[in-house]
This record gives sequence, C-alpha cells and structure tokens, in this order.
Amino acid sequence: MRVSKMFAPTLREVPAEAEVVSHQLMLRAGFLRKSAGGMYNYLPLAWRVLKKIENIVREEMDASGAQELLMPIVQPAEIWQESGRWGVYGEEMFRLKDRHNREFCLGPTHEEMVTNLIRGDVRSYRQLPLNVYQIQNKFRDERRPRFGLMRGREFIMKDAYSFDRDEAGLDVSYKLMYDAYTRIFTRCGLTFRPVEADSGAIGGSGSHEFMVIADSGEAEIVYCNECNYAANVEKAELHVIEAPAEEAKAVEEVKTPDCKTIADVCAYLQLPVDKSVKAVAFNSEKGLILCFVRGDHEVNEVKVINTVGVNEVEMAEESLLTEAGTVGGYMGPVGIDPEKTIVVVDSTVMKMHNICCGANKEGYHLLNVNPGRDFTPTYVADIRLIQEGDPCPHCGGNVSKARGIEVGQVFKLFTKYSEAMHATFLDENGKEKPMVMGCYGVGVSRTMAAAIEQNNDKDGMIWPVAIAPYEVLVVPVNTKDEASTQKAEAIYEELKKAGIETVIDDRNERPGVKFKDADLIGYPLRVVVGPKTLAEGKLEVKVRRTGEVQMLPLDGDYITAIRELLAKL
RNA sequence: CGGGGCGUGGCUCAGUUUGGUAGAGCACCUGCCUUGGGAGCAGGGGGUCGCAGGUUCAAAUCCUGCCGCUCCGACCA
Repeated sequence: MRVSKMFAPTLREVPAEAEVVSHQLMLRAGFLRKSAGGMYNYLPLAWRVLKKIENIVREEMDASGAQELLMPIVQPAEIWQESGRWGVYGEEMFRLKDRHNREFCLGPTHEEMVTNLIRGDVRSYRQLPLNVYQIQNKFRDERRPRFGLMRGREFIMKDAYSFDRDEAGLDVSYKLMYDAYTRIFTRCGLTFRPVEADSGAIGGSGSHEFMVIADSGEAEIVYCNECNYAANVEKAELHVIEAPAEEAKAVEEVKTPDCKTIADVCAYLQLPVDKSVKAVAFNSEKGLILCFVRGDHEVNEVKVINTVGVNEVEMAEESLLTEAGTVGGYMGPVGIDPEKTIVVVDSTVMKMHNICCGANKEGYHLLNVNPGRDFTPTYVADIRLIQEGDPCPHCGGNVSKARGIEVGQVFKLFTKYSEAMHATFLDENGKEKPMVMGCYGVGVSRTMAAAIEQNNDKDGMIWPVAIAPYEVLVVPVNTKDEASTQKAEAIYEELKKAGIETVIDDRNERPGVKFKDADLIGYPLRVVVGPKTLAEGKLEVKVRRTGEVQMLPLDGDYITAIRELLAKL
C-alpha cells in the first residue's frame, strides 16, 4: 500500500467530541469517522485491524470445535415475545415495522434467533453438544453512547451459543470457551483478566467477564492480592461480619435535627459509624424497595435486583417514601410492614446490636434497635458493594480495585431460553429434555478500542503486531533524492514479496510530516531510507514501542532481521 | 430520563454580551521554495452561521419551539 493512495485522513488536532484516548487517536489517525451518535464508519486502517481481530477469534473458535454461521440482523418480534423479553428489553432495543406493519427489532443479541434455529433441526442427543457462532453487527440503542467504540450503538460482536444435553456438558462447553477467550485476548497482545460476573438481563447464572485493565474502563473490578480471586464489583460476594455480642437495650427515640447523612447523625450523636445503619430507597416494577446496610457500607444495586427478582431499579422519589410511611434522610426498618413494602436488609446488619437508624420521622433517629426483635425484613441477603480493604471472599486476603474494559463475557444460560421456547431433544431413553445452553460474546470493535487504550503514548497508537493494520512502514526521507527513493521502493517491494505487510510513504512531504503520521498510526516498525544512510550502506529500523533504532547493513539479510524484530513484538 | 456545556467551511475555534454585508489557524487546490520530526512565500476554492418560526429597516447575534452533539448522573450482554 502506498500512503499517497491510502484513505487514511489524519488530523493534527483532536476533534472536540472525543473524550477518551482511543477515540481521539482513531479519529486523528484516520481510522474512524462518525455517522451518528454511537455509529461509526470504519476506514481502511481500522477495518484491517478489525479483520485481524476477527481472524484470531475465528481461528480460536474453530479450534475449540465451534462452527461459524450467520443469522439475520433483523429479527421478528414473535420470538422475543415467546422468550418473554420483548416486553422487558426496553428502550435499548431498536424496534421497526415492515410494510405489513409486522414488528421487528435489530438484533441486540441472538439467543432467541439461535434457539429458534436449533430447536427446528436438533431433535436427538446424538446431535449434541453443538456450538455455533457468528461475527456481525449488533444494535443497542444505548441511552448514552460514549467513548467512541467503547460503547457504541452499533458494534461488531462475535456471539457463540452452545447446546448440551446436561449441565456436565455445559461445564465442558463453558470451559472450552473460557480457554479460547484466554487465547484470543493473549494473542491480541492485551493485558486482561477474567473476572467473576453477574449474568444480568441475559439471564442464567455462572458467568465470567474478560476485562482489559485500563483506567478508562467503565467497569470496576476487585482482585485478591493473595489468591486468584477476581470479580466485577457488582458480583463480588461478601461474608457476614459478626458484631461482638452485646446485651440488647431498650429502643430510644432521639432528636437529630438537620442530620440528613450518616456522617451527620454519627457526629451529632457521637456514635461510631459501624453502629449505624444507612438506607437506600429504590423504585422497581414491584414497587418501593428499602435497602439497609451498615453506615460505612454501600449498597450494590445488582445484588438488590437479584435478591428481589426485578428487572431494574431506580432511585425512589420522595412521594413513594411518604406513601410507605417514611421520609428521606430518616428511613429506618422499624415499623415498616415487610408485607407491604419490600425491605431488604444486608446480612451484616442482622448481626449488629443496638443499632442507630432512622425513625421514619423527620428529625428523629432510633437508638438501640436490634434486628429480629425490632424489625423483620422481607429479604435478608448480601447486598453490600465490596470496598477496598474488605477481605477476599475466598481466602480472606487483601483485595485491590482496578478499572476494566469488558471485551468478552461467557455465560451459562442453562435452560432459560430452551424451556421458554421449547428447544428440546430426546435422550437415549426417549425422554424429552430441554437443551442446556451457554452463550459467549466478544466485543470485536471494543477490543480494538481497548487495544489502543492499553497501547499508546503522546505520539499516538502502538499496535501489537498481531493486530496492527500493517507491520512495516517504509519512509523515503527525501523524495527529491532519486537514489534513496528508488532504494526505498526496492525495499518496499522486497518486504511485500517476503510476505510482510508493508506500506510506503511515497508522498512528497517533508520528513517531519511522515514521521508524525507514522507515530500516530503506530506501525510496529519504521524503515527509513535517506541519502545519508544510503551512503553508509545502512538501513534504519525504528521500533515504535521502544523507540529503539537499529542500523542494518544493506548488503546483509535485512529481511530476516526485520522478521526477527517483528516476531519479538 | 435529570442536570450542565456546545452547534459558525473538512478540523480547532473567534465573532453573539452591545444587531449593521462572515473571520483566523490547520487541512485542500496552483506556483515557487524546502527535504531527518507536523517549514516558508504568493495566489485560490469552499460556509443556507443546526432547523423552523418570530421581533426588526436590518439577525450568526435578540425571543420562542424543535433537532443534534457532548459531559456528569442514572442506566447498561
């Protein structure tokens, strides 16, 4: 490829709309142009990277026994109604109607499609296990698309679905995918970490997310410094903390004027914060949910959702609190009827004694409240959000927090879809059983963004060779100097012939312009040919990642030397 | 969906307060010049100032409504 012909318009300035570095660099380096909010044109350089990532994904999926196919992007509403998700998926689903007024959606994911496909043609245990996958565009009408390719409304995803006869089979399929994902992201040159995850709206249980560690990541993870435990914070389970035994005292109501926060109350009453209980109120399709955790703890919304069994929660309005007989800032579990209002109390709170909590009355708190004696929750569960300093749930060691970009996720779906949609098979005893399913996603376009987030410097991108748009850039440094320019052309041809993906910057530009663009686009190796080096009989090779420069003799086997350099990157 | 900011040439932005015939830098085209880290000179093309109403002799500028983008929050395989 010749830079003079390449459609890769680079920008000197950072477009105002881009916030994160991957988005900025992709716009500046001529990889990406926006079409509409959260939708992008992938220009040739980006497309080459995406195809490389796809090919790595393909190779590893095929090697694990999965089979590639392709399903339509437009999906009929009926199958979503059958699974029960047409109503619950919400605004995130792009919905459309055809000329006959039949309803469709643009596929945000394909569990329904694949289940519908497989149930028609797989009838026997002999056809199982089966794993099919596709790589295609997905549409999710995100409330807030942002960060360029990190959260787009249209994005490229590899989605795989496994079908097994039983849970033991699912475990095998799941492990195959888990291992394939580990190889995929390793081959892409990423620093990542598989973490335990919540299984969310897709349903089922048992899930891992593959997180690329980056400060710009939207997800927060915890990992243990002593064992190999790692989890998304929304999943991380926590052990109950037993408060030391105390004699239960009589409940006492105290005035706490203008004490809206836990810190205020504790300061005012001169109480340690671990004697207090804090409340968070949510609204849901099942009505108001009052949650109580220890004063110095935080509520994990995902755990609340799973405990109560609702689709989503939002912060409750004051009017709902009034209806339930309480008031913001002074909420407490005492006197709330758990049959009428959902009261979720963290397990640790149940082990506390002589607690301070809101009196459900403006300006008052209660002292010496004791769980069991003074209130009964609707649910007792672990609803705490893990914090730095909490002990590891597995080994009790120290945990640290980090941010991550979710580039892949593996789920055990079990029979959620096969039962709802009657995807069954006959076992060897002629008994009809639902297939046991798993699903496995890789965000291909997000992986490209994550790779940039993790590999860049002030000058631009630094591609791992495996997913670089090209491997080598040849720069004739002075296009007026015929001898060196011709030599550069000759080397360019040689490299191409040797099977190395090479670009030549044949533009009549000053060297500075070419070097800036080379750094911005992040070619792993840059070969510079100019009058000076030619006179010395040398070739200059610069490694983008390290800045290391090597002078290779022109009369030697520099092709092999370049190959060896690439192999090390 | 709540709150903030912004929509002026391909990009970055000035001009809006105080209404008076649309600007700069970069990019692009032509020529000269230059060639080891985004050079210089000269000339040139390109903008219904987001859209629709309104006020006014006159609107990028003031008023109303809408749309889009973006950030924070909420939410999110």
